[in-house]
Amino acid sequence: MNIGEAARTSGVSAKMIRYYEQIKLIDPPQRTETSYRTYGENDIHTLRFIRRARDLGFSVEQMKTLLALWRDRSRASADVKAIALDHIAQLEHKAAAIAAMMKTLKHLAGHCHGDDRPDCPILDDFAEAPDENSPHLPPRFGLSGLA
Amino acid sequence: MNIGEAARTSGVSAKMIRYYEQIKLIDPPQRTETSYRTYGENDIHTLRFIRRARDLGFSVEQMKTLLALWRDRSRASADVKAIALDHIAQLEHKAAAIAAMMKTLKHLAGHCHGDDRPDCPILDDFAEAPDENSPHLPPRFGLSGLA
DNA sequence: CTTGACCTTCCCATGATTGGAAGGCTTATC
DNA sequence: GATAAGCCTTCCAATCATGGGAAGGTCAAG
Repeated sequence: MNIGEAARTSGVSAKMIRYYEQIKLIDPPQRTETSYRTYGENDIHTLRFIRRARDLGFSVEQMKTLLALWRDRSRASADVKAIALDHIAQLEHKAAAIAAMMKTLKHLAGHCHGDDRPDCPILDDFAEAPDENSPHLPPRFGLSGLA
Repeated sequence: MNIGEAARTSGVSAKMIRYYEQIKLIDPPQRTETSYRTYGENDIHTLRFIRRARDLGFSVEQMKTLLALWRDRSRASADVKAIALDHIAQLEHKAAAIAAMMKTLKHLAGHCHGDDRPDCPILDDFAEAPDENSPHLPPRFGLSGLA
């Protein structure tokens, strides 16, 4: 099976398959005489595993560990669970940050009449809030990419 | 006030101030004879506005529009509100995606005994779920950066 | 005049992903 | 056998917001 078909059957784009190979998340597959990559059952299985993990928000680094554990028949399930719990904690952190933003924004939007007049509590807040209570943390405290 | 002090008083790093200038989010400030940037009251005010908007998750593009509306004394508050509501919708979308991931992960983790044995429902799910019900959407459907 | 703390510009890295260009291969059709 | 469509290959660039660092100029205090 060439890379296009592998992409279709695994749900991972050809671009990403090549990328995952490059960063050594997956092993280089066999090649035809003319340098075409060929994928077999096992490869597709692995790609599907990756696709599933990625859809659940795991990073490439986490997936590397998960794949290693998957292949290690003598792994301890505790190791897998620890990664999952850690990831859940990260997601919770992000969810909390988003919830906080939404709370503020909904409050502000709720007080903005939203008509032709220029008067706007949202802009007023942006302009006036000197940000006293939330001291200057490192920007976005790990929330990059959420906007 | 030079860029370091402006960074300290506005909560926006010097690096980012220069970047915002480069991408024309803010106007080039005055310079001393020796090319040092100097910032005044208005500039700090603008930087604080940006800091506040950024903390609420607005993208640079959205901030461009918000700044333009802020400076336009004849703006319609509806225009501001529309941006805010749009952003809230985006945040809600992300929150929903995160909640869905967490739900699945918590379920899987809850069924993993997490001890020395290799048996692990988490890995089993990753390996077996052929992803039938959720058809192949464009990867992460706009969730890049959440991992 | 030296030292240290600033400032300047420029380039590079991040993470996951997409896009495209330039060129080779395969397959089906004429 | 030629041709065209549709694959494949590698390489390079862009995204978004941010940080890191080098090489060199400047400023204030000792």
